[in-house]
Amino acid sequence: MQQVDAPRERIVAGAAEMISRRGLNATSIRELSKHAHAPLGSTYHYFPGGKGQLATEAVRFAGESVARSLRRELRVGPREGVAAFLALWRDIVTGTGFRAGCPVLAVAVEEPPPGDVPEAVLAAAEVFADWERLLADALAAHGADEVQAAQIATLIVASVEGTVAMCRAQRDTGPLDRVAARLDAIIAAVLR
Amino acid sequence: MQQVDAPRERIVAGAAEMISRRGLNATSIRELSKHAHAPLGSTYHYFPGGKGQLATEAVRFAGESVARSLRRELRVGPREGVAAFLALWRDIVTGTGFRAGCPVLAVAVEEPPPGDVPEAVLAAAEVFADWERLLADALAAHGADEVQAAQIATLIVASVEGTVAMCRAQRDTGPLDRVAARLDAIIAAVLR
DNA sequence: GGTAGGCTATTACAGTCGTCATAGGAGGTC
DNA sequence: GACCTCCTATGACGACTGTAATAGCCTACC
Repeated sequence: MQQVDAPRERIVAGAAEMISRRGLNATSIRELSKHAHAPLGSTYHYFPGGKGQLATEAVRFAGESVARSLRRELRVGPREGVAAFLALWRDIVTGTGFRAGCPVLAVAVEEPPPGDVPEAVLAAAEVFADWERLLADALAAHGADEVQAAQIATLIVASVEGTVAMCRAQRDTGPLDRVAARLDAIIAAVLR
Repeated sequence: MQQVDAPRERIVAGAAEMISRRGLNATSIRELSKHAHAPLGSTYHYFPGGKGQLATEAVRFAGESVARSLRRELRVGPREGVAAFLALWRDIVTGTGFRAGCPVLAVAVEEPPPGDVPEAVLAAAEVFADWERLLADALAAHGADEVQAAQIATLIVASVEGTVAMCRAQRDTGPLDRVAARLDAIIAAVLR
């Protein structure tokens, strides 16, 4: 068992990728099935919750995969961890010819239907909070005071998300480079 | 002439608003016409370029309206200008119950069809660059060195865009507050 | 061999989309 | 009054959407 390309995982990963490129609303289940080489029928079989469930799982999938890399790289130090965080996004943006961004941001940016908040948006909120916590803990563990650590962690996540979008629009990594330089200086100044 | 609610302007403003809520792809011309109290026929009359033209003009409209406020507030000083910039977005987010964000970001986050870059994305790039320039100039004029000014200007725009999306997902202004505090400290430290 | 159950293929549904064409009306100018 | 130009109304088109139901296959166990 546990074969690498279990269709279910392939579909979720494909959903994350497609959402990161075209946004949630432009990602249709039909095209997604084609892109993941899965039949439309089985997509609804694996995700009876429909598009909402698919979006939720895609957000969590992408969030956890970034968090894993963040946890690993933060162990060598906050500055190195943040540099790796930036590099990760830089690779995504350049590796796709400025076509892909962050799927978590993509679902965060669609209006909830009046009344309730869709599950996928809640998942996006959790992912952002998770990344912030990882960063804040690493900063605090290296001598930053708690309040500043939390502020800087939010600043890092927010500026990375924004920068990725700016790079896509401008088709240039200049924004990412400038933000990387400044964030590193900010972190260095606050560590003991 | 020059009546305030010229239908054309109403449509553009409505497009900016709808895009800032639901994203570009989920904004249909039919619903937009209804929302702007304009007939579908006249929407195509005023914007023969179709949805692309509408998106482009909406991005430029929103970009210029933010730039105007930024120019005004930056005249009293960089710290005050940035505080007003943050406050502006804060009002948008809270005033809409966390439903609206930035229309410029929203169009920047949709994959261009293979081959060419749609005009609206180019407009988004220009708007971002415009905001950056305004901020960088103000910082440099108050004693920041040129390179740092450019880096910080990008950091401000990027973190604001990201923070707005985070606030929407988390349905809380905490991220905006933390980023505002940290940005102010960063700017204060770099001014002469 | 037989049978049950998880997966796939196909088709249908009711909507909405962007876009266009065409016909109507309102207003001003000769 | 006639005319011409700008705006509006209506309806049609083909394509696409999310979702569901149905019928078939294929594999694993008894």
